Parts: sequence; C-alpha cells; structure tokens
Amino acid sequence: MSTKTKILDAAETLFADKGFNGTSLREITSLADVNLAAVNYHYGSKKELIKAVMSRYMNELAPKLEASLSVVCQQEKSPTLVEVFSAFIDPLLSLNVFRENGTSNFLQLLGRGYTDSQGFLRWFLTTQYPGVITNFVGAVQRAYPELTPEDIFWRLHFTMGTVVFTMSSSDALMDIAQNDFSQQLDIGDVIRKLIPFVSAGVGAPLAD
Amino acid sequence: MSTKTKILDAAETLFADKGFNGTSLREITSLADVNLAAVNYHYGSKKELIKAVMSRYMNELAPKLEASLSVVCQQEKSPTLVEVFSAFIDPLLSLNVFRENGTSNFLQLLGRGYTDSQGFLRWFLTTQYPGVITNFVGAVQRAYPELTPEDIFWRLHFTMGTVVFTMSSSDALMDIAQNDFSQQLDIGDVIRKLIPFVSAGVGAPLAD
DNA sequence: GAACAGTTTAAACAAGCGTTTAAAATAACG
DNA sequence: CGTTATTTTAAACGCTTGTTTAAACTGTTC
Repeated sequence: MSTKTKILDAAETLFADKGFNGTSLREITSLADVNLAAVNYHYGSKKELIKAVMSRYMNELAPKLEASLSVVCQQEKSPTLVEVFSAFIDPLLSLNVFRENGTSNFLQLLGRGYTDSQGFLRWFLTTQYPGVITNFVGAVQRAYPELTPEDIFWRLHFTMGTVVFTMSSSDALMDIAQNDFSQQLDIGDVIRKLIPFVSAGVGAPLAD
Repeated sequence: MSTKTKILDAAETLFADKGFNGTSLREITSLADVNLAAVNYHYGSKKELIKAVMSRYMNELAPKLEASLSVVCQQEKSPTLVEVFSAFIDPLLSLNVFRENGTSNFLQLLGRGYTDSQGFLRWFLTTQYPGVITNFVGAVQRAYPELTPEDIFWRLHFTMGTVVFTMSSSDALMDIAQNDFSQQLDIGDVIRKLIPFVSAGVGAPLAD
C-alpha cells in the first residue's frame, strides 16, 4: 500500500476517535508507520489532509445518496418521512463495504468536523456537495408540504445534530447498552433506531 | 471582582465559543486581565478549571431541574412528553438571570464537553448529578409507559444529541436564519422550536 | 512597625505541535 | 550504466502549550 493511502487510513481512524484537533501528525505517521514529513510532502498541510479524508468518503457517498433520494423524491405518490430517512440507510451502510468500519467512521468524522473546527466543515459540505442537500430538502418538502422553509431548516439541523452527535459517541453508547441491557448492537442497528426518532421529530405538529 | 471569578467568567466565555481543547490558559488569563499563573494557583490545573466552570452552572441548575421535573412526575394524571420537556424551559432560561448569556453558554458548554474530552463530561454529569437523570427518566416513563428502558436510554441520548449539538452551533444557526429568512430569534425561541421535535422523537411509535 | 499568610508577578521550564530543510535512498527512463 | 525525478529520512525550526519557580507585593494581626 502506498505511503499516501497509509497516511489517509491512519488519519481517518484517529480523527474519528479523537477529533481533528486532538490528533497530532506524529500520532498519524506513527500509526501509519511512515515518516513524519510524509504528511506535508504528500498533502501539503494538516488541513488538506483533513479535507482529503472527508473527500474520500463524500465522493463515494454523494452519488449514491443523491440517487437514493431522487428515487424517493420522484415516485408518484408522496413519500413518508420514514421513507425519506430510510433512503439513507443503504448508502450509509455501503460505506462498510468501501472501508472497514466505514459507516461509523464517516459519521463520527462528520460529527467531529461540525464541532471541532468552527464551521469549516459545514462550509465544505454545503459548497462542495449541494446536490445532496437539495435532494434531501425536496424529499422532505414532498413528505410534509405544510412545513415552511424555515421550519425545514431548523428541523434538518436538529436531525443533523441527533445523528452526528449520536455517531460521534456511538462506540461509548454501544458499550453502555451492552453493559446495562446486554444489547449487542452494530452501527446499522443504531441507524435503524434513529430513523423513527428523527422522522417523528421532523414530522412533529407545528407549534403555534 | 476577585481574580478567581474573573478567571471563571473568562474561561466560560471562551470554552463555550472555542471548546476546551481550543482555548489556551493564556487566552483566558488575557481576557480576564490576570496573570497566567493565577489559574494554576487558584484552580490547580486546567482540568479542574473546566470542572469549576461546569459545576457553577450545574449547582445552579440541578435543584431547579429536579424540582420542575418532580412536579411533572408527581401530578395525578400522566404528563405528555411535551409537558416533560417543557419542564426544562424555565430552569434553563433562569440561567440568563444567573449570568449574562447563561442559557446559551451552559448548553454550548454541555455540547463541547460531550465531544471534546472523550466522555469525561458524561462521567462527570452522571456521577455528580444522578438525581436529574433519575427524575427525567421517571417522567418520560410515566408519559410513555410502553417504552422499554433500552428505548428510553437510546432516545434520551438522541435528545441529548439534538440539544447539545444545536446549542453548540446555535450562534451560527441563528445567523443563517437571520440572513436567509430574516428570522430574529433568541435562545428561548430555539428551545421552543426544539421541544416539539424531541417530544415527537421520544414519542415515536416503536419499530418492530 | 514587625511578622506573617495570602496573593500576584515575570520568567523560565519541559514537552508537544505543524512545518521546513537538506541530504540520503529509491525509482524511472534514455 | 548513468542521469534525472521522485520519495523517504533524520534533524531541526519556531511556536504554543500547561505548569512550576522564586521573588515581589498586599493585607491582616499581634
């Protein structure tokens, strides 16, 4: 395996686990078993390495997500919100084929990026992958036409919060569930628990 | 004002804005206009300072929250989930009397603590303030008796995620809402938007 | 006013950070 | 083979981090 991908793989694991700020280049190059200077040689800077880690996933996920959402969006009868959110399941779980622990790594990274770096990742996603968001908002609009754009905005951010926060601490939560309830769950189970929650949340009756 | 509280106030502001890892002691003492060594003299270490910042809020909030929840819990007829979550509003907003921007600062700190420091804050809260959690779980149980303890566990963590994530980026979100929809909102408005979302989420029908 | 505890101060500490350098090793190509 | 081009390496760079030190200062008490 090339030095460049060894760095990317190690960075992904550590970033997901300890955050971007919490991971040093020395930890990354040590885990990847390459020289420290290799990061700056191949990627230029730590910030570019972060972008590369995220891009590898987004380039894999974005087309599948857009396709899956546009199917829901273009079917004749309006979708339910559960159907809209369920459209995420297969694309997300397919990341586990793409890379080991891909699904949970990606979702954890998403959570890290939102809180670690003061909105940098929000900018990155909304500007680099607007198609996903457009399709998503369109699907929600068809499922619940009474929602105003303002309410959709807020509720989608609530949803984002639920998902990325849960995922950024999913390992700890699964451990607790294992200890307290002897529940043996994987990341797919957690996603399937999330769907009814966020669907009901987005579909909640409007406040006066 | 004493050096000790000047440090605490400055630390609170910066921690809420940039996270615990993202804030240096030099930034804190510079904003507080005290000597760098004062932090270690008065608090011993940065970690103890973080605890002190959180404790000041929790000691103010915990009794009010327990009281408010136990009222909901002990009324004759079972509460609705909206009632349960609405029990948070007054105690949370009272933090604005306690300290300027107290509500949003506290909720942002909560969010930071969950993602910044690898579960340290989760341990801190669950061990130091178990009464709040017990009352909360009890209230939810009365409102929705069909929920199993496992489902309550998961859905309360989803709720936690929604709230702390929203709050840790609430300033950015309110800016966007202001720009895109000319919505002029304060932290209380955001909380009132959250209540229907999380209530419906926790109250969602159980998956098979 | 001397003695004392409590507090503040400037300076330094060791350790870790991201990044850069220039030489050594390897690969690619005519 | 000899000559480029590419990649790897060890070492150092300048900077920031949390923490410690010892001297200076402040305020209280006998």
